[in-house]
Amino acid sequence: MGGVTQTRTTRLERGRSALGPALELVHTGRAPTRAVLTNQLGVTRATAGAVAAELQALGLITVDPRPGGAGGAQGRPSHRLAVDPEGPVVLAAQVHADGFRAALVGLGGRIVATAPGCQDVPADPGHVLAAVVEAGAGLLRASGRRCLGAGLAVPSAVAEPEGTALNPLHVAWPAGAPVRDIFRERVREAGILRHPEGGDEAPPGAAVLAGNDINLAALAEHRHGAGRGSRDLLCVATGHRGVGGALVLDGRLHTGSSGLALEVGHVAVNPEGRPCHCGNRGCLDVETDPLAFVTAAGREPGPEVSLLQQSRDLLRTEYADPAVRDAAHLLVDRLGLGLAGLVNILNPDRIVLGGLHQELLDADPERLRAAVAERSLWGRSGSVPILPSTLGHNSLVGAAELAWQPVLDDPLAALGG
Amino acid sequence: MGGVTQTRTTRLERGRSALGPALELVHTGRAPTRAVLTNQLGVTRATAGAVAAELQALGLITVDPRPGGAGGAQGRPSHRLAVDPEGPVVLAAQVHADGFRAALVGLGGRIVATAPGCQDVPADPGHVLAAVVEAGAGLLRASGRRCLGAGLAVPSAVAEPEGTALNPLHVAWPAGAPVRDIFRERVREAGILRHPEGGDEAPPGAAVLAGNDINLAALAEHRHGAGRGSRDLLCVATGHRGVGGALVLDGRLHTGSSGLALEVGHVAVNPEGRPCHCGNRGCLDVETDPLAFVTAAGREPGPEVSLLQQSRDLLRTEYADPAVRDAAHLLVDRLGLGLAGLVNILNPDRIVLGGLHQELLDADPERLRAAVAERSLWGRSGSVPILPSTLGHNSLVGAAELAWQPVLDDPLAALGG
DNA sequence: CTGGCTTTGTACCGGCGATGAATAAAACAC
DNA sequence: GTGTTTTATTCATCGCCGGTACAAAGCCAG
Repeated sequence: MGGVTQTRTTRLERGRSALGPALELVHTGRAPTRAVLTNQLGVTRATAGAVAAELQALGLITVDPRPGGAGGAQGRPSHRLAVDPEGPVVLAAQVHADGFRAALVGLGGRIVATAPGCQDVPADPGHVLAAVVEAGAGLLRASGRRCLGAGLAVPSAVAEPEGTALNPLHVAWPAGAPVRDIFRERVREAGILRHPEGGDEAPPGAAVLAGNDINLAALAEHRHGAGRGSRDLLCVATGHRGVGGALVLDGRLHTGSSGLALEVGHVAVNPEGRPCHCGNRGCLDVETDPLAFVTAAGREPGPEVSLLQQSRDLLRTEYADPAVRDAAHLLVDRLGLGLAGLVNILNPDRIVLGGLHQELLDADPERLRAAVAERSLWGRSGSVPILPSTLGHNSLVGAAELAWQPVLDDPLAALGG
Repeated sequence: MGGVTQTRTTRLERGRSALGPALELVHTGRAPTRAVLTNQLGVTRATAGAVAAELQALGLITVDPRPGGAGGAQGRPSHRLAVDPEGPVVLAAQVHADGFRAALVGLGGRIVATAPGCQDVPADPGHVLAAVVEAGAGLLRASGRRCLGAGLAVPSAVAEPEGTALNPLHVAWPAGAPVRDIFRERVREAGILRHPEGGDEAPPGAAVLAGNDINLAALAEHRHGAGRGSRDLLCVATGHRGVGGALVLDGRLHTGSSGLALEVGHVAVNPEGRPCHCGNRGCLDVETDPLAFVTAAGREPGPEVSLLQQSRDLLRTEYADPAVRDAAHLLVDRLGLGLAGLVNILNPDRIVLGGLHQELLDADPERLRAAVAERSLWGRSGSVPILPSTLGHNSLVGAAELAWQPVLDDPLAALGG
């Protein structure tokens, strides 16, 4: 009678102390020393030092007392903080039109090991994901690393919170396949997340998640690539067919209320354009993808899985051909119109382009920037930096980011068990 | 010698304890009792009780021991938590095509006093803002309340962080007028923020800010109106001319990297439409505003400042006229197309419409919902709730929210001085 | 080479807010 | 009335963080 302690509160589990933010700063390379960590966190040196010591004790970062490079500094040299290259990893997996890929990725976005596994993708997601996870398990056995989570990138919008692939592109999966749960089940079966020493089950905080490949590429570019430091990053990219987009706000992926945001393919850019399966005509999706480019250049389109490569080759080796150049100009203008519309709606502080769009930007940066500036309402928008993506395998690194997130949010909970 | 204390850290000033979140919960009506406050904050009852006591001591909320209404409850009845109706206020000001308005607004979005001040808006923003502030100062003298900040709503995009009005609509201001600084200067001159007892200067934390009227209306709808509880709220509304939009993410206004986001007026909805000043044709801006409606209904448009009222009258009293109904259908379909495009990009969990769009929704809710569902890619998006706004003077309330924000973030700092 | 100067890393204490348990209070059910 | 349930309040305690002092490690001037 009396003390019923407390009705269970819906605890927010806000990450204990500044451990998480500190790890994120080191993870993204924004805190090379304890001193800047102190400034970035807004805490005292004492606290920053304690936090760094704890992260080191957890085996996540290293502290190198060697004076760090920039010799011109006054005062006592800083010790170098870095991600521990021998630390734990996560499993990153990607399924795309050409096959699949698995990798182990450490903190800092460093790819530790990869297994290509290029094969045709069968119609049953269960088989592919089993194969991917098996490849990852092999990598893990070979490396002896501890694995803290797993992330999967798929060429489809992923509905949240269900984790289902709504419109798998060019992999013959059924729409609505529960890829997240299938992936999770395969990972559980493989026992990847089991703590190596203790024979325990998977740690409770470990994440096994799935996301759209372009969303994840954007996340990777934000953390480790051309989007570093952006607070409001828009990414637009093509695969072989279609156009995808992603938005990273304040360091977090903006997936909308149900994971379906940034379906940017259906912004209208050409009133007389080709009909699109969405019902309109002249959508970004059908006007600026590799098929549109190859066609506009008057070439015979090859097989679908090679359209991106064919477009690349055209741009890089036959740009002197007027037909190719005109086609590039046409696509650049239409892409510029689409991006301008997105700028008017989202007002990003940076735009990063991937796939064919990246190639088009490289081919004629000024034309694209001018097109965006001209069609976006504000003169200021003309100064939105438009950059090519800088990471290879960025979807893979992004899938790893997904799996790292719980660790970055609360390292103690994710490791301590 | 020796201890140099600490190099000045860029302190994050994260709000002391859970005081701010607690006040926000009471402010938005989501915490009617200490018990739900406990749950919402995820703290213990002890903490929630202490926090409530402190807010009461600060004169911001009241605690009413009277058992609160819902008689069916088990156990000891809760005390009612409410915003203190005698508490401090902020000055809210709005300038629009028809004139200006000033009001005192308390916590909870309650308008305490208003001064209409309907007159023509002179071309010099300094004069209007002086008049608005003078009206507000009169209200303050009459009420004897303490004023904690001031917010201004203007019919223009406001660039951040400059606080300049980039495209004032239908008030003859120069583009780029520094309205925020002018407003701030007038408020300072009027001595509104001076603490009544102490003859001190304005408290350092007090906010004097300006924002776009539709953005602020969206903020008000989110906190106190049809957008309550939404995590991803899209608002679209018309004035007399043109279309504006706003997005509220996780309770914060998303203004983009430089305050220019959600310029939704230039989404294309009619390839053969009227030319728009943006260079395209058939933009939402010129296809779904009151002028477009009056014209489509075959009526002679009246003076610009009465177009919205003229449209309202047509819809409400002459909807039986086939010309009016057809015009409404046409605009609904185009609005639906535009909203569908925004849904594909933003994936909101709710849409709130204002101005003429609200009237169009009221006139034929099912047609608009169907149009959005049909044109947005995902079946799920068809279930996006589309609601009319529920607040009168919502821009004014939103301007007040702007001024309340520092108090909600850290009540102690904002009041204690 | 020696003694300031500057910046970085560490030890210690104290404050403050939150937790957790126990107790009191106020209704409803029987 | 008595027991049950839910809510409010008091109190001891814990842990994170801030502030201070001090030690360490390189430049620079003489």
